Amino acid sequence: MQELLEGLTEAQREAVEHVDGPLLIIAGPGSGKTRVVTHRIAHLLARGVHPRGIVALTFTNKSAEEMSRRVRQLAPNQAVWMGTFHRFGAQLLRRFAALVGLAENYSILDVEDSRSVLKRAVDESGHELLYVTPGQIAHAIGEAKSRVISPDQYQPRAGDPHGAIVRDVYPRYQALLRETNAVDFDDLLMLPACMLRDHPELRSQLDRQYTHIMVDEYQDTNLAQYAIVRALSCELPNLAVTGDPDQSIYGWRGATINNILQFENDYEDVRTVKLEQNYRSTRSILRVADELIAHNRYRKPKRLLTDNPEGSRVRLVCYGDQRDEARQIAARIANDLEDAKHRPEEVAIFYRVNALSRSLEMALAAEGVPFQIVHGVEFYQRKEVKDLLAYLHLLNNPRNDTALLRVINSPPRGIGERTVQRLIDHGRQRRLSLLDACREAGAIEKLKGRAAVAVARFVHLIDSLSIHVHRPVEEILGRVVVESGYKQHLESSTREEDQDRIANVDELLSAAREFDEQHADSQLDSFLEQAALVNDVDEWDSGSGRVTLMTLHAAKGLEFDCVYIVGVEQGLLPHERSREELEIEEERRLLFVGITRARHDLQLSYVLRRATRGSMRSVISSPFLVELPRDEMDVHVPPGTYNYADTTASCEAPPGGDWDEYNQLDHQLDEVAEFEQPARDVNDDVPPPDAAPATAVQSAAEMLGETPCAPEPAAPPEAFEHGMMVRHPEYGHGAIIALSGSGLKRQATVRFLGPAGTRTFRLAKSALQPVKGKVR
DNA sequence: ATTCGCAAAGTTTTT
DNA sequence: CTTTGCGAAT
Repeated sequence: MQELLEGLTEAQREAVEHVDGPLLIIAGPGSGKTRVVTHRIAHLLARGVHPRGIVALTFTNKSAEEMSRRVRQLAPNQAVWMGTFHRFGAQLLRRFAALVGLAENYSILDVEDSRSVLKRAVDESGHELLYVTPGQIAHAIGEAKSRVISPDQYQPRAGDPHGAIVRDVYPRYQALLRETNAVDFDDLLMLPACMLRDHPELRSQLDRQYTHIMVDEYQDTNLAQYAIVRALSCELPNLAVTGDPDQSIYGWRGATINNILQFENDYEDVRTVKLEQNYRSTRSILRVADELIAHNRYRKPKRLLTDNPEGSRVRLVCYGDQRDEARQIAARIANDLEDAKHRPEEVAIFYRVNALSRSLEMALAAEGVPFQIVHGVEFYQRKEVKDLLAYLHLLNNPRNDTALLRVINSPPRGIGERTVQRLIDHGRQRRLSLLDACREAGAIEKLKGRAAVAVARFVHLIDSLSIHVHRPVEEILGRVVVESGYKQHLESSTREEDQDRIANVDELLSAAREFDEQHADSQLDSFLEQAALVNDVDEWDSGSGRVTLMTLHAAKGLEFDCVYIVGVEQGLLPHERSREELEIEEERRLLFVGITRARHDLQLSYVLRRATRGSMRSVISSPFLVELPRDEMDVHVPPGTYNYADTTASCEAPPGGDWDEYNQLDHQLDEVAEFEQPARDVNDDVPPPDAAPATAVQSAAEMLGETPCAPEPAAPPEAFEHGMMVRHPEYGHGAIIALSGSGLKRQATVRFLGPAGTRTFRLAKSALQPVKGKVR
């Protein structure tokens, strides 16, 4: 037990040794929080606490995995439950589904499917959505759920223009979910919270079962999460929460910073431990972070302390436009990698919105810098993957109408819109699930001949697949792929994108195989649960030898030697949709989170003009930049624009006012942009950016000053990696933006620098060549 | 029933 | 500039 305490500071040790009673750990960035939490779990185990009594709730699967890995090192063979709140909720729900009107094989709908259920609910309600989008309704319902307000309790707020509609739609939506034995993401928190509230004996039983509960990132929990934790720590309030109010960045999702601010009032005899010492970042980085966050008014003052060295100055750089920004950052990174100043996996670029990644991708590819993007159109969102998962959902939960609607005619089997509508009508009349309605297709008045036969065959397909639902997931999925005709449909297609899809199907199959291997008692429902709850950051690979691109939100909890934060501009950071003071403060925290991810090197940048929606617009730098200690920083800003944020922050968009002054400012910017190529100061050995406009570029090879060369012998498919720079004899240079499949079927999607755009190749057959090192 | 083409619209962050 | 949605043609 002693070795668990070795090398810990007094504060850390106090937290680790705490066993019973409520514990609040205020952990600033880089304060060794994960270490404290994992050591505390090991300590609890060493003190004889039963592993099954311990639950550690985290924000992402990734951090749960990391925590789990580290606990295993300290205390091997002790199975402590660690996972996200949503997963915890999902499993509680599975155990006690009947209490909230569900069956244990319920389905978890993703955002897209939830939306389609919502649309049906809106249709049924008879409301015409004139002044409100489905998205706004969805948001209102989500907000209610995050506050544990069930449909019958819902009361619109005074003056809420959409309140009346939401009041009608929400119950219908929830009823549809229940009828189809399905839940949305928010239900994974709300329903367990309701369950615990409405069933005291169950609450008490679980309260005793989970003797020691730990919650990470407590500043980002919402009311539903609060209710769950609260319910499980009444009789045994052995609850330890960790968090940092300054890193609360999910207010928009219903998280309430009050949970952590009020913790000491919520529980009796709270022990509070503050971890303020920072072991991560240099002094110069921490001073920047410190000064920034000090501008938040709704905050308890807190300093960042460190014994770390001063380090190099934080850079603040202004570029002409986002292309300059991307190219020069990429060039700088390429140089640093070449000089072995950093390893690629220790470099990250953060941005406020995903849309900003594109120019960076291109520039990094052009420099031959390997990278990975933690981003959007993920695997599980693709049509073919969703289709196949929908088959599995339907097999697992035959009442899942949403899944049925997805697959009933994909691949096409002659069941059209009208037929589907008749099935829906029939099902509604007889209060049947759609699958059961399909079973009666022959008896439906208007369904005769072809359509009825097609429906009957579909029912037969599902029934024959159903026989195998208890087999390993890979086998079930394999049958689906073949017997549904999905595979054949793709293979007979001549379209290029369908070739990609085949590769994705293969990848899903291997994911299923992997799941089977990891889970001895492999269950279809837990596979589907996992598929529903994985996210972008989970896919992120920290040891990949690649530079990381991600949003500031995704960066929470991570750290890198070298960090670039781009687009630090008015309207982007703070985002234009954040207008109220509290929202602005959240944006400031977001930048704070980004800054404190960096260990040694940090650069913030903005541009003078940015192309948004096709056209160039002048940009105002972020007002946050004014709050930084710029005299301690390495500032590379063209003369005249230095104080731009100071002078114009108050006069954005003159409302019917002084256009002359406004245009003048704009003009000033033009001059400055031409006058200076600011990054030359930053990076003397980088040549000035290519003066030729992009439209003049004939081919990637030409742009890179090379003549296209003859095909070389093919490289083995395994030699290719995501983010890798490649060359094609016909299309020139490009970056691999997606990989799928394996062996002879391994495919790469390449985004070319020239006019060739994005193309996909079968690696075994293509003439693609990896490009080593930097492209000159 | 499917496919193709054009037009319009839209851009925060995510479990 | 990109993606989504709808409408017309086959």
